[in-house]
Amino acid sequence: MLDMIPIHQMNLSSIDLNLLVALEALLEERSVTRAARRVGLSQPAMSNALGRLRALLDDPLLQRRGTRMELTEEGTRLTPLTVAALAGVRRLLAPPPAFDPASATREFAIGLNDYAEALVLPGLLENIAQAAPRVVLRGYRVESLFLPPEADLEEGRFDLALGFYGAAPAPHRALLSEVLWRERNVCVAAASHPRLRGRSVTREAFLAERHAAVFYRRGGPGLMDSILAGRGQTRQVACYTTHFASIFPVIAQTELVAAVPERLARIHARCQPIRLRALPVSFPEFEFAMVWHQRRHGDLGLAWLRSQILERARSAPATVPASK
DNA sequence: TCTCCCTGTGAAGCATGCGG
DNA sequence: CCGCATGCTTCACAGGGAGA
Repeated sequence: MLDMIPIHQMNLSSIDLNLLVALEALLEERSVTRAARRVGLSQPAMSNALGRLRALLDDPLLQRRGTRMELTEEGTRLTPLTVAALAGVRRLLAPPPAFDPASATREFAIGLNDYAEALVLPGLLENIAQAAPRVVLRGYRVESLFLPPEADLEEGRFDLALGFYGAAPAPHRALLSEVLWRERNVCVAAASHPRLRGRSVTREAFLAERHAAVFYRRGGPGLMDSILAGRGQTRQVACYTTHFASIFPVIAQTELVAAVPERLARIHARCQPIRLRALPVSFPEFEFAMVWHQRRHGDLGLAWLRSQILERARSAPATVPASK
């Protein structure tokens, strides 16, 4: 029985939570009758609960003084602790508070690359400025274009990550994802490039040029080089940059060419003297997706942020036809 | 299905204070 | 001092859930 078990050795699974509710009522009402009325028990039932609590806690808790019941020293000590503990339980069991964008003051940590920054942030920030003026987005650079930052999502450093992660990152079962759009690479070169003048470029001409490429990892061949090598082809890369953003001025001011995501190239073509052409080598399309940890799926604030990203993605013009 | 245990209810008993 | 009111405890019994 519980009354034989020292409190510090107590197994919580053997304790009826309702007993704590009775304890709270008894300590606050200082009357078995009023406590019973408050909790919805009969007076003898509450008296019985008090008896069990006395045995459990090894203290009378309430002592009769004439017509009144007075708290013992232990009862006085337990009152705020019991109230606080039950408040915690009530918070635990209460439905999560709704997320109100208009009044929310919250910061979202997003892992992303500069492709995602350029394509997602402007429209998303426009939405946030109108609907959630006190919400802050904090972007963190990710280490890979194609592998979601699982550890950062798992350990809560990122609320969300954006990248070419595809629909269902198979090795990352704890992650959930939603594809925002499909993306393909195009060939970009300076508008004044001396050798690339027509509306299209042949594979031979493309491979004969010197290239600039974005490379996130350190060392080893890039994805394009690996694919070309698999077909017995090569290209000469003169420059690897660490960001997509820096490759466009390089292309505009040199005779280098590059294979870059079409959506990003179209944005930069508005302000850089560069020209887009269809990529003359077969290269896979990528699914640009947002990824989050399944543990955070019930986070209403995060769900709101995802809905805003999805809304902007759906309303963005589709510049890339569906893959064949 | 049966048994045991826990917890609830109702009734009775007991303790205490108050007023006549 | 006695009767009454109030409130707590104890007892008997019933109902429900868990385990064999």
